[in-house]
Amino acid sequence: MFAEIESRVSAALEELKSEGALPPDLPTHGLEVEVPRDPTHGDLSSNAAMVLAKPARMKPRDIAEKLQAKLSADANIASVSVAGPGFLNITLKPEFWHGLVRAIHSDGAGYGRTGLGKGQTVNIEYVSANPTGPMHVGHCRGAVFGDALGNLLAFAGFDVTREYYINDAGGQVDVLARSVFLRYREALGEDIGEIPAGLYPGEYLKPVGEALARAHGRSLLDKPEADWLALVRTFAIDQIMPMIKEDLAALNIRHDVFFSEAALTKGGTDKVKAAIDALRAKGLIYEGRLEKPKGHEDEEWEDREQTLFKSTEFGDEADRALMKSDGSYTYFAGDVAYHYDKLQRGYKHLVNVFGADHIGYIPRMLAAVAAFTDGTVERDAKGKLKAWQTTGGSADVAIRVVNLVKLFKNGEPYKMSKRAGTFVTLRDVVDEVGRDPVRFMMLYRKELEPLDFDFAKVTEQSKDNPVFYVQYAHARVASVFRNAQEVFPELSPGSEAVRNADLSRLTDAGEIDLIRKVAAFPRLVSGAARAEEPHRLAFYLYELASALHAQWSRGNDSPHLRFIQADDGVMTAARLALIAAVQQVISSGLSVLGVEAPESMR
RNA sequence: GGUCCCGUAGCUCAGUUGGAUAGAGCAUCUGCCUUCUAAGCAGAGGGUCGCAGGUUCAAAUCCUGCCGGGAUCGCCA
Repeated sequence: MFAEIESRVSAALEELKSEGALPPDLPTHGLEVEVPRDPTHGDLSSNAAMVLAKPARMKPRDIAEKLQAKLSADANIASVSVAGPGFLNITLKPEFWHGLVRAIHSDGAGYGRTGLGKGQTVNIEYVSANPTGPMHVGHCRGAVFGDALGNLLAFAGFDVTREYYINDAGGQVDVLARSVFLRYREALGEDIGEIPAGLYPGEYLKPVGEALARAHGRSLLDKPEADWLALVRTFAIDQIMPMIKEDLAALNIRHDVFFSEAALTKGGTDKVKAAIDALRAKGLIYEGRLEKPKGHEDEEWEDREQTLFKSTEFGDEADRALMKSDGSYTYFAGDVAYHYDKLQRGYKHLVNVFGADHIGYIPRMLAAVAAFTDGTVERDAKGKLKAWQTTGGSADVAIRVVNLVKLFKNGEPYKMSKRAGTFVTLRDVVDEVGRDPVRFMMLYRKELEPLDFDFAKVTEQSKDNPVFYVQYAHARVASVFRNAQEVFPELSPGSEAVRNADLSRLTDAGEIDLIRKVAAFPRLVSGAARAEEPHRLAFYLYELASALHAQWSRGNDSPHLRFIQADDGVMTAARLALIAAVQQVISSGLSVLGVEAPESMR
């Protein structure tokens, strides 16, 4: 729709140039055709005249008037006016809008799929929680965000792979193994007393210990830790990952690939070493010392020479360690190798979803990817990071940060503690509140904004969640169809009678407004996908639902505006075609957000 | 102290990447259910867009400097 009118505007400019009304070499970039905020400014408006005024050395209004004359002749344009400092306000003919409804019907679920991504491969990594226990509320946001972003990019035409990086190699999984071993002894009848500090006390490890007992009997009991640690570690992770996957499934979240950190150095291969060697070949690895960090005391600081990655080459504030003092790899080293692997798998674009507590980790991650891809990390003159992404390389990475979820209970800040048993699991929340409300709530906010999550409030007042408002709009359309068919049996959803309705009957301002809103959908999808901001879609759906509810309600005061006109099948068909288009957009939008679009709210 | 985020209505937040008179929900107030689902609709009040400069036809949006809140700061993950 926009493309059509935009090209008409630039065609008009070219005509003016060739007629000598404008300088022939006038640059025409920076022109925009957009939907004005205020509907009294027409359906579309353009800033063309104001942008061109200076280079053309003409008054904006003079240019605007010339354009106005050209555009008024267009078949789709009803009128053009010049307003304010030189805005060109375009009002389209009703026929244009009617054609758009028909286009939505013929595109069906494909309406809004913009093809922006052109099939380009994207790898999006999200959740990546430690496999040491069930997911808690804090994990929800990144999980839902990543999942919805994946859907959005796929809808916009990218070839998306969703990935979970299992942190199964660090010290925390040893702690897990020891905790499970304790539960194993318990399962075999031993009184283990209180769980010692430093181990995971959660009840969820009991069945894991019991399973271990079933699998190995008493055979591990008397062995030293060195003999059972690796075995129990693997066993525990194999037990816990299904728990995590189940938690994710409860939120309708899935991944295509689960990538194990431990597997990087398993079975004779050492992908971490390979990645480090690749960096070494670029001269970015050296043995050296780091300065003690300022600002806070660290008793355990020990000055030593170590293997370092020159992330300062890419503007990071310090070089980063790759080996721990015990000779094992740091978490960062593993992550570098993991990203090297993703790049080798051929992805052109990587997306990482981080929590705000990992913000300090961003510069080194960007540095690593920029190093591998010969890309750059753009910074301004003062060395300030311009964006959380690399540019210009053979591939790039963008890091999306979701802010923390602050927990409250009845308005009071709520501290989660595994030990005190005040641990709120993801499953608790989903069971209490429901999958759709949780998802929508997490997405109905810009991801970088902190999110207050009052557990009690959300449970009690889940009906206030905007998700129901949007779903209700979808259900309402279904309901209108059910009622309409009692009078006009042929007007079923998707029927020929609806698809071929005489849309010229749609003349009410509210009806045209609804079409305007659904017309904005493809552009909104592109914008949200480009910015990687799924929340825009959530807000858009809310507005669209609002417009539908408003139109429905006008029928209360003005019966002739009701969708169903029992004595006028032609009008009813036209209006059903309209609201079916609205329903289609809501359905597509909700499916991108991973929220169900119900046929009924009862 | 360094780095990074955030300051928009009483509260929680949008603001189409620089557009016209800054929007929505909640809360407060006023109306609307014998009428296609009231999980809804219509309306009212409520603003120095943290402050001060700058850039230009145009700034909540970009730049600079302050002020306030938060996150984070060698080998944890």
